[in-house]
Amino acid sequence: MPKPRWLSKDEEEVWFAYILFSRQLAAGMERQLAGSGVSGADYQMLAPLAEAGAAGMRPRDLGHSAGWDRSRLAHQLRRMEQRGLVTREQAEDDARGIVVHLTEAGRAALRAASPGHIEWVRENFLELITPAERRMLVELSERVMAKLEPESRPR
Amino acid sequence: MPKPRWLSKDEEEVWFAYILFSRQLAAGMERQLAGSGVSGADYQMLAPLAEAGAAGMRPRDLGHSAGWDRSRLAHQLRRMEQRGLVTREQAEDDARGIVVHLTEAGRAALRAASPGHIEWVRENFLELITPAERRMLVELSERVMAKLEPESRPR
DNA sequence: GGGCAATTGCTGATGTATCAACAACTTTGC
DNA sequence: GCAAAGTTGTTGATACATCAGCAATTGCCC
Repeated sequence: MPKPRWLSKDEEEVWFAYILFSRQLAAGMERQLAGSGVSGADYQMLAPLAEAGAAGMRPRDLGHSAGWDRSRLAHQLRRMEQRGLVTREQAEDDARGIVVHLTEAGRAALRAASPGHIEWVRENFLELITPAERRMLVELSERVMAKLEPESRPR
Repeated sequence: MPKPRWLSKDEEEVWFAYILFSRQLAAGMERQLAGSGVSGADYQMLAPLAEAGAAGMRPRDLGHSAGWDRSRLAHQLRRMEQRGLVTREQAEDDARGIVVHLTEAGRAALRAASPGHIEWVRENFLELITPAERRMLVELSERVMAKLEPESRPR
């Protein structure tokens, strides 16, 4: 740890614990999903698309729901289209836009991945934290994000 | 969200709140560091190397301190060597191994990035959580990681 | 001391994430 | 109507992360 006014022992403990925790939890989730043939990124596309049903979704709205910017979305959707999970069609009412639909394979991929994913979330997160901790986490998230928010919204 | 026994409202709230929170905090940290010309990955290499001083470090030990596998390390160190932040030399006592040293530019990069990074961590994390929350976070991290650990250690 | 397993580090392929720049279209304001 | 400004989506470059596989060396064990 470098020189200029580094963190105290206590501060360091919390920060390092949190960093390690958040990375390992994310990695664990990614690994579990990968076992079902989808990535976390895939899942974030598949889930809202399945809810949207036959109407499909505009990338813009997918972007809002996932908190992604347009570029990330375009790359992700291109890869998913190549794998046959989604289709992209010209939007009727806006010549700039497209509409994304799930294919049957996309729906199948989500059906295959969901139960295991949900089970994993319960087992490795929800069931390990007390109601008091749940409340704390929600409040904490709001507090921290309120401070971050200004610069952290996708453009 | 999909059909098979999805999460309850309460569960969903905690999980989504946590996911959003952890991603935005990580993104915010990354953005702050990027403003100083280093990435989070760079920082994780630079900080322990600075502590090691003239002795340098073996990639194996860097890997342990960062929790990375050998491959990720090799790629990262290659990029950092190309940018002139570190050097790689043959280890004296082990013909398989190498020793990584900070260059003067590497030390300068860390000096330039540290104060802002530490300040950011205080401002956007440490100062926003109460002592009780700190304790909870540390305990919660241990509990969750104890369950994850088996499969989540680098090979 | 000879063979075999483990350690150490690298590479190439693929997927993921961000940035800057662009093209096409729509909206707004006059 | 029309020019300026904003929206929507794409691309290419670069960095980051993971996986599988390789090569060299070391250490172990008989």
